[in-house]
Amino acid sequence: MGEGPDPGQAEEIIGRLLELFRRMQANFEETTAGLGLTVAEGQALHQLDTPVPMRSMAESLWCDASYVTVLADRLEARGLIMRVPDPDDRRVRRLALTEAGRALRDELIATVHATTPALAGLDAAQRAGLLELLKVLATDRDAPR
Amino acid sequence: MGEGPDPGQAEEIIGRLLELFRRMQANFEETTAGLGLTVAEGQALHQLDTPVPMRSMAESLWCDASYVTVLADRLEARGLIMRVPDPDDRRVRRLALTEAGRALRDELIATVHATTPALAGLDAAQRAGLLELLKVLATDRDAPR
DNA sequence: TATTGTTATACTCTATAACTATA
DNA sequence: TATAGTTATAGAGTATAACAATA
Repeated sequence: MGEGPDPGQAEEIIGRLLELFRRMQANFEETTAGLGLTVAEGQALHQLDTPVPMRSMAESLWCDASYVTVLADRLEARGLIMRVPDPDDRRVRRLALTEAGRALRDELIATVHATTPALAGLDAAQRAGLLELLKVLATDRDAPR
Repeated sequence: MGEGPDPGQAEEIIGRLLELFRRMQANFEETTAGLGLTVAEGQALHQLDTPVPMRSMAESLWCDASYVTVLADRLEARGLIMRVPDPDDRRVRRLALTEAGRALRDELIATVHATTPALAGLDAAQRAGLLELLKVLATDRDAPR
């Protein structure tokens, strides 16, 4: 009789993850709100180190493409991003930071780094271990609806 | 001159955590939808191992009391819970599972355990490592608004 | 024919404010 | 006066469907 997966362990992991994410969400919401952004706008900005096709953004955010249009409209209206054409495929539009957008992104990331509960209590080795786990979890991804 | 924390690594960790969070939310949404529940209804059901005053439920879910009324109305209409009076304080109503509600809660929990992205791709050793990290991260918590 | 992005629309979640009943 | 719960309402987030342009 081999031992199956430990249900008690799984339940504890899920419970702790849900609590951690609740804390992260609250923290991130507070940070973005302080910068005049919604959570989704903040996440989009975080993705934009380099220009990103809108379709890719939808996959990163696990949301519908039409919602990326909404987010892009708002960020563009505030002068934080621009829609730039893709040289290879004329259907594609990439989202790219403006100067102001870059500055706000830097501020966002600095604040998140300083306050996010998922990093505060970890030393270098633990951070490396966490990153390894997150890479494993990123592999088997279904497509967002 | 000691090396400070690695900003690039921290940025990657945060990005992956944010994405994982979105995926877990999407997965939980799919699971609850398959049972005819919204996310909040599923969370409420998860809380109801034993009867809970509506005010306490609002604190657990980090939401306004008026929304608990909405949730309770829907769950009660489906025969999953009942409002039971509190013997000590006639203002208080406790939410308690019915037989059907208990069955659905069991099914919900089993499905979440089987499908949540934070567990699906990990072997036993990785789960143990994740749990260790989560324990480190479980530090001081703020109270909900 | 399939895919990227947009528009218009509608639905769902959730909070705020005013109210009743009880403490 | 303060607290538990309810009602009505409004705002924000997000998806769906139909569409245009391009592949």
